[in-house]
Amino acid sequence: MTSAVLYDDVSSAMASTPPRPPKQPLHISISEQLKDHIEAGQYEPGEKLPSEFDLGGAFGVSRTTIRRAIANLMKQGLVTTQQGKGSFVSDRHKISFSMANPLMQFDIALKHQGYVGRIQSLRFQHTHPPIDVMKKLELRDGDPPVYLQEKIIYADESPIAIEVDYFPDAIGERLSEQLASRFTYSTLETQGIKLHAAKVSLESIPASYELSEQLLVPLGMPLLVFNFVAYQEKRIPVVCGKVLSRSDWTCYTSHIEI
Amino acid sequence: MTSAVLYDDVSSAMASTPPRPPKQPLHISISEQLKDHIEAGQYEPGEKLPSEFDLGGAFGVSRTTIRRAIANLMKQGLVTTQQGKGSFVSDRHKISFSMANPLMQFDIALKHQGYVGRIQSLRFQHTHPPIDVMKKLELRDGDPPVYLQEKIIYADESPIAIEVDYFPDAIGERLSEQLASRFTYSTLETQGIKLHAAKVSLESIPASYELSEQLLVPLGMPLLVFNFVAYQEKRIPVVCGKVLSRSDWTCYTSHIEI
DNA sequence: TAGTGGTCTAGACCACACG
DNA sequence: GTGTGGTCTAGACCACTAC
Repeated sequence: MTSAVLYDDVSSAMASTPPRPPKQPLHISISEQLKDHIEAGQYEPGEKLPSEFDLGGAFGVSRTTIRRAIANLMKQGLVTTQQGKGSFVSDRHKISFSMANPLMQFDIALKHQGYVGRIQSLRFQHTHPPIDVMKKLELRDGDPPVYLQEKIIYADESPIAIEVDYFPDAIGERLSEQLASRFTYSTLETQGIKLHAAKVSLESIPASYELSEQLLVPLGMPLLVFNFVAYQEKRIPVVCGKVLSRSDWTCYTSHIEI
Repeated sequence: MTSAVLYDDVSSAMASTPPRPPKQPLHISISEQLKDHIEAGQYEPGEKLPSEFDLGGAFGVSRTTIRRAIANLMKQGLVTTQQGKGSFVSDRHKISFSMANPLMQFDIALKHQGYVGRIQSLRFQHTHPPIDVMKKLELRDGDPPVYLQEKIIYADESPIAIEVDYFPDAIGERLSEQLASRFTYSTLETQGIKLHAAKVSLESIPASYELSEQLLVPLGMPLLVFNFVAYQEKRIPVVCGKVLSRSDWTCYTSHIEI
């Protein structure tokens, strides 16, 4: 009884939204109301929401249900939470990368858009690649192993992407020193390796637990996956790999002539 | 005590994975163990997991914690749940679309990959567009309103994408009949409108509540967003809009010559 | 009818941030 | 220490599926 009255009071006090169909679960109804408030600008980007305890009181529901509503908003990228501090409305504008320059002058694009780009090498190994990489680099069973490099790309101290590259033996050998600290494209450039063509694809996946820890995002947050194989002249593969980037920070653009 | 013993017993019985660092929350530890089992093929795609009750017993935790672990797997797109039936390991391979044909012969790509493509019109309106659309179509304040069309794209009865298109007044008028039932590209083609260039961008967003209901995905599931402006000769904008597609069904590919 | 997942409650304890 | 979010429990009731 009391809670029903409270709920009605609050819902009219908090929002002038029309009542939603009652078939919706409570946590959805609440997260949608909060979403409306956020999008109406009643909470500014960066602003703190009321505490879970207070929201529970305001909506007349248990803290568990409020937590679920806030989890809904997190899944949609609308809020973030910080233990001991509170829940905050998300902000942020996207950095765009051109698909036309594959292997991509990430560093240049970052600088142009006002960020300091930096990479941190996670692994650099001489190993036997999985079959799909063998195929992309056009290698045969007897060929020597490839160089694998894995690194994190930072924009202003925020990790925004993980890049995994595979280089054929001959090329990786020449680059091993530079690859550890420089962006892939600029490394190739200083070695006089010019790219002539590329096959690329873009998809999106939810962050696994491991990726969510490396990129500091919630489990399941969308990541953009940029897959590429780059060729030098005569269609010789130079490098293949993928860039997994935070979708809240990045997008890819292209101009097409038909 | 008891639960700790049970947990150890089960974890050695269920998995031979090395013990994970104890700082991890229980629900993460459990979902990661289940993930390992799934990826090791101990549960086939489509196979049913044990019930939440049984898993709770097996791991020695409450049903709530098991539900949270399963929610983690859902966020990662690894399992789906069906009320009254159970939890099932996900399957599925992706349909790829070429970025080179913007506005894109979705229907042709679908047919080539063995699916029956179909669209369902949600809206067709003559309205005043938001400013970003005005800009993309190069319209001025005094210009007549545009045609807005919104539709769902199906592959074999599964909704895989939502397309939102804006057409300039002159063009929308000619197309209104066909647009309701046909794919955009094929409609333009039959009207003799040839596309000469396009600006496109790709990003990814988590599904909002509304989108999650339209595309039958869980809240927050990654969606690919393909934004486009297409031009006919003389750089005249013909249409702009976006395609929001299920990332578990779709990816975009392109060949690039540098 | 029995089994399953979906929602919600009430309450406990922990870990972190801030004054 | 107080307040905040993070984790976990035990148990209730509902809605859907299958037999």
